[in-house]
Amino acid sequence: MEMLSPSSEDYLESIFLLDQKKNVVRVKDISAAIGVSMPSVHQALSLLKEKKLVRHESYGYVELTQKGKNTGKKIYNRHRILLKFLTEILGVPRKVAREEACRIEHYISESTQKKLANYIKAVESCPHSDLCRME
Amino acid sequence: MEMLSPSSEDYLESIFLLDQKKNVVRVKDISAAIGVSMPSVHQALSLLKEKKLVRHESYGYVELTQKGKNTGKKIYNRHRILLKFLTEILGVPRKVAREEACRIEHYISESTQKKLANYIKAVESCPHSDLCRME
DNA sequence: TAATTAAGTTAGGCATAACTAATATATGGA
DNA sequence: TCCATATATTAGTTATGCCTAACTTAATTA
Repeated sequence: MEMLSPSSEDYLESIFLLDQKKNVVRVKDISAAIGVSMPSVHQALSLLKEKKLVRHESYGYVELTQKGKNTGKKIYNRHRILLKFLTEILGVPRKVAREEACRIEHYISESTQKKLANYIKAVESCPHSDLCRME
Repeated sequence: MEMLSPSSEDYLESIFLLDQKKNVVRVKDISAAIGVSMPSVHQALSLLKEKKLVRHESYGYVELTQKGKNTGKKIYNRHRILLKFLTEILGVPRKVAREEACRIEHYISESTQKKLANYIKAVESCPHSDLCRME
């Protein structure tokens, strides 16, 4: 399991999400989703290609390999857990929470992610959680 | 209130902590604390100097301005709150928690930081918190 | 089907933040 | 006091990740 830079993780996550929404994913879609230029996407894709996370022929569509799908899903899960924590437990407004989740998601370990997920589950099923929650 | 890069925040925080532990702070101390070369520290200091956060004459000690102290303290508080959450609420091992707090601390907003602090306080004073906590 | 437009690629440049090697300054011990 | 060593600085390099401008390919439509 090689390390991906925060930037690469963002690209992969974005491709993963686009792949679920659309039939085909293009450089332009990624560029629009992340808010960077097409050349930047292009450059990022060559990195992801090297790591066998995406397939991409010149002037063609962008496709995830199985490995890319797995990794993309993992990154997205991290995002979702953080988002859930920020919105549902801390009460951070959705928009802010999304932004912060995007930035933080690159920096938490798998084990901490699991602990956070378990914690959220526990709070959700705790009969007293409402009594003890502020905000 | 200008924006500091994650890297600049690390330097400032480190100087803030060294300043509390030692009489004087030197380039070498910062270098050792952060684990980068002295030229890197030097370069970082010139940025912090530009922003009026530190004073530093050639071959002299490094000193925080009042503004630097305030900002450094703010950054360190962010760190402490995250660390507390990770260790006391999630049960992340101290060593891992420290590392993760260092990385995450650059990416949470002041408002989220406050919400997190309040949440921790609420959990601490909640009589049922233990019942509902896992792990 | 040829021309226009949209999409993608290549080339080159800039900023940040790290590094090593070389040089300069300061300081403590002989 | 002078030299050796510790500390600091300067210069130059590297890697990442973004950008714009210019060019190429593909697709659409007149």
